[in-house]
Amino acid sequence: MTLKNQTLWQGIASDLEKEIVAGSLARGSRLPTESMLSQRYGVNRHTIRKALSHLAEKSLIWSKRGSGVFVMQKPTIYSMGERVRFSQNLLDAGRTPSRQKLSLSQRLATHEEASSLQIKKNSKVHHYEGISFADDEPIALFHSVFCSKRFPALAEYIEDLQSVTQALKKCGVNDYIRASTYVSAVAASSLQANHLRIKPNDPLLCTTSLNTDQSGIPIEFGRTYFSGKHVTLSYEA
Amino acid sequence: MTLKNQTLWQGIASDLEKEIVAGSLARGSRLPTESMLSQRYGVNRHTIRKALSHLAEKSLIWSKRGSGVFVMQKPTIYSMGERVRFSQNLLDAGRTPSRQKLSLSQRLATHEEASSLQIKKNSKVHHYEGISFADDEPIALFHSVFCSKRFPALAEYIEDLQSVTQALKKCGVNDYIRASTYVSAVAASSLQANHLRIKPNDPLLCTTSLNTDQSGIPIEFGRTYFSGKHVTLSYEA
DNA sequence: CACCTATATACAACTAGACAAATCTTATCC
DNA sequence: GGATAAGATTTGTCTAGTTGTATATAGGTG
Repeated sequence: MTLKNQTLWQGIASDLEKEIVAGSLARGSRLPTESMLSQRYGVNRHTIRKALSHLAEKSLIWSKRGSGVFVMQKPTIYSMGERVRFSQNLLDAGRTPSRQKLSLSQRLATHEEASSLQIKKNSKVHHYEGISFADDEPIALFHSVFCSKRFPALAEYIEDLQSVTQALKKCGVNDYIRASTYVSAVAASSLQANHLRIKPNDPLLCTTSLNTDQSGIPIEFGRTYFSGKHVTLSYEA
Repeated sequence: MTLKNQTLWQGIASDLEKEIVAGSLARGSRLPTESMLSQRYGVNRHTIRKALSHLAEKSLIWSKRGSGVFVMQKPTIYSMGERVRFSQNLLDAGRTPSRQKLSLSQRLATHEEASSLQIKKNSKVHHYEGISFADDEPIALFHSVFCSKRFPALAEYIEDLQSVTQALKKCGVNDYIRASTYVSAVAASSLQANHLRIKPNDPLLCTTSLNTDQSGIPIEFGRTYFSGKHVTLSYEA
């Protein structure tokens, strides 16, 4: 329930997003008009439009001039709890986790990554990619990005420690929080299938997640593809 | 009134305060813009802002980004007891009550709501959300839920009558009783602050309450966030 | 030195109002 | 019934003005 310091449009965007996820705004249905929303939230229409355009970038809604704004048809989205830790989750389940690095490099952030991390377009990011194992069985492929400017030495720490959490600690981030998680189902590509030792087109759980520090500033943005055969995600309020 | 050794901003603050108290700046009216004030007093805009922020701390004014600075009304006392009736409370206190609907919709009950209302999980509920005013000054944000199955037509009644008490009467509930109230203090989110014309992180009184009918069956479950600056809750036997 | 006062500048966030473009609604005519 | 035209809604775009925040500079005071 505790909302962090954020701008009005961000608060409105996340509020509307919650309504969409909760189903109070059904898929395919029309949102209230911008004027009505600006009344409901007590802000100017432009502020509503900023929030809406943010949701549109995330492909949650689409708008049609003269007609209205509509909730997009999308695979089911589940909201997940705070403090998601891969290793912790597996330890809780009594299994031994490990990771294998596939690549660790720097590159320019994509549009999606930049907006999620709230950094400028074309900023440099660390790109970390690898495989997660449980009891030496590959269960997930992950890749995530971190702002290079904020964490200049992160790559070396990850290289040394083989743990994102530990590396972030060395960068001064003692705790981070799962700000948002989206889950969808996709089919495995042949490359993914090869890594996960499953067949192409087998179902994968694709989670797109954003971790922030305690003040709500984005730290890590990434996607993880879990082998549907091996993993069930759980969440609690 | 002899003027002591005081800084520029103190002099400006007390000058403006006099205008407010004297009534030449009426309650609810807008002050000149900061730029105009800085010209009038021949000082930098920041000096004006320091004076204004001092008046804001004393709850004499409130400001809205992009809009202006306004003179505030007086604080309210809200009494809590066995029968809590918003309108009657304020009328008793000599204030003019009003409400503004923010949203009125149906959705699935949360776990907390279902267990409080003693209905099944995933039951549908009416969700009513709005602002309470005293003399056109927002004093509280409220949202509450009612069992849709028990009160199918409640939403329309609320829409028409703009009163929960009256709407419930039309549904056959002539009287209801405050079964429990929990009060805590929380910090205002940016959205809440915007509605209540206060600043983010200003304190709110959060009351979680359950109303039942005379036989003790739950009817309404909701939360109300009172602006700490505008309201004092009073408990009397 | 640290701290307060005050100035100066720049930018971000939000409001306000106006208008255009696309769409929906409704009345009217045949 | 169906097509058309007029009017109201609704989103898209633009310009301007206001408050909020951050940074840098300088002088005075304890």
